[in-house]
Amino acid sequence: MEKGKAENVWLRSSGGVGRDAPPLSRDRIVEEAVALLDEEGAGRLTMRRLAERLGTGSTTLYWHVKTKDDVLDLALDAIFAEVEIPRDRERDWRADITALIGGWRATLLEHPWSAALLGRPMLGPNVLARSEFLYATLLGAGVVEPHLTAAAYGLSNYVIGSALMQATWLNSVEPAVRQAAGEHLRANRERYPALAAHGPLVVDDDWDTGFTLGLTWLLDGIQASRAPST
Amino acid sequence: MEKGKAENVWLRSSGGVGRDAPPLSRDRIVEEAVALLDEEGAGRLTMRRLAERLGTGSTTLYWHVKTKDDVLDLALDAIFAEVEIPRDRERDWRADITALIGGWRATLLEHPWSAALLGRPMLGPNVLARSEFLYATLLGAGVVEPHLTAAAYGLSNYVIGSALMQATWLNSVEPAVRQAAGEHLRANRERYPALAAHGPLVVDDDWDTGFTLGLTWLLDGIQASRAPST
DNA sequence: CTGGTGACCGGATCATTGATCCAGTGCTCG
DNA sequence: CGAGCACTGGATCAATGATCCGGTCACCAG
Repeated sequence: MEKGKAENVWLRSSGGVGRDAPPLSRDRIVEEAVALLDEEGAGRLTMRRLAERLGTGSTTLYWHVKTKDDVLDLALDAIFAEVEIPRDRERDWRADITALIGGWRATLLEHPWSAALLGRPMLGPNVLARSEFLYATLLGAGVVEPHLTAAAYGLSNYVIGSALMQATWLNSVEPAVRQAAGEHLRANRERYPALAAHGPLVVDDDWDTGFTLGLTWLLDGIQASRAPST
Repeated sequence: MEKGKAENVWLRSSGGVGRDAPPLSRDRIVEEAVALLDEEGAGRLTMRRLAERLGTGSTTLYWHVKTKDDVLDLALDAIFAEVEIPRDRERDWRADITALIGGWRATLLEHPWSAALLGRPMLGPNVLARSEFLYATLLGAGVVEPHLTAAAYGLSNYVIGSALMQATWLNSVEPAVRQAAGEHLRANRERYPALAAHGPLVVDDDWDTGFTLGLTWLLDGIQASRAPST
């Protein structure tokens, strides 16, 4: 057996397992966890599999991380680093927010497993930095309470909900189920006439334009809610 | 040991375990599952615990249900029965939709565990009936594609996102964590000035008004998106 | 050089859980 | 009365999160 780990000195001193095999740090664990999640989804992340990919024993992970949930929280925050924060603050606030929210959505969709994790408190530095930008931009646009909180929450909730639903149907569900669902709707078209005719699963949705439309509505509402003078 | 189950004839024939103890059906399993979820949360639902509450062995459940996920799917759809579908269709569509979405949100918040399950396809009859009403009402209001899909998705996603976030912070997270999070924000107020001053966890949020505001924005947008003639 | 100190690693092991095997048990219908 | 069917559950398996405890190795004081 002796697994894959080479028990040979030559291979360890300057090369080691894999390529360089950094000595295993929390960052490396999170990095590999994201890769594993991307490849196989949230359901297949186990500490053992993660450890195996890292070339170590599963026990070792617990020295760097307290629980599996820690890994998930760290992975979730890690992918938010991909969400670009608009630089030039001189542009109008709508463009800035649209860019932020768009990137937010794109990242969530690129890592479909993240949708399943949104039900946990997001307090990592990357998430907080994006929220900070959102609040700051809204403040700069002249949005004040109670519209400020409503706007920030509304936008966040909208992206989260959209990504959750789209990820559910596009990535988590096998095409067969999706097709069966559509047929089920058509078969019961007396009970669900509107759904059978226009519903999702039946119509070939264009998620992007739908998302953009809703976002525009929200932004319009936020814009109109500001003090009339602005 | 002989547990709690009374091995006495008198208690079984016309009374049985618990009160009436219907002979265990899929409905009764789901009913008890909802109760268990309500009391202890999604994380503590196991087939064994559920079986114990039903006074049976865990194995028996698998005769009525194929997997644990089935139980979750059934439970999720079951609570949607609580969402009232507006009757009198003569009122304006905004009132109808507001009522539906409001009830939807109320139900999700009354069963916080449901938020964690929103990432799975919802195809149960109760959910479909509510979606049907949503589509039908929008159609009746003169909303046409592509605004129709955008409106239906936007509204759904908004409720789902809102409920998910609120349930996360209000029910799933211990107050201590919430408080610590607020302090963490204030401690790093240089990095997160806007969040520390106006953010959630700092300001004492009023979830309801925030939700209503965002919903109004969406409805305004939908209303304006209809053909100008209407 | 040596002995120890502390960061880091992992095999063995435990408890929990979803799921299945198979031997019942009792009721109904022929 | 006996055969079959709906239904039940104890024993059991495999996977998993987590922990115990004994190792390994670099480094540093004496």
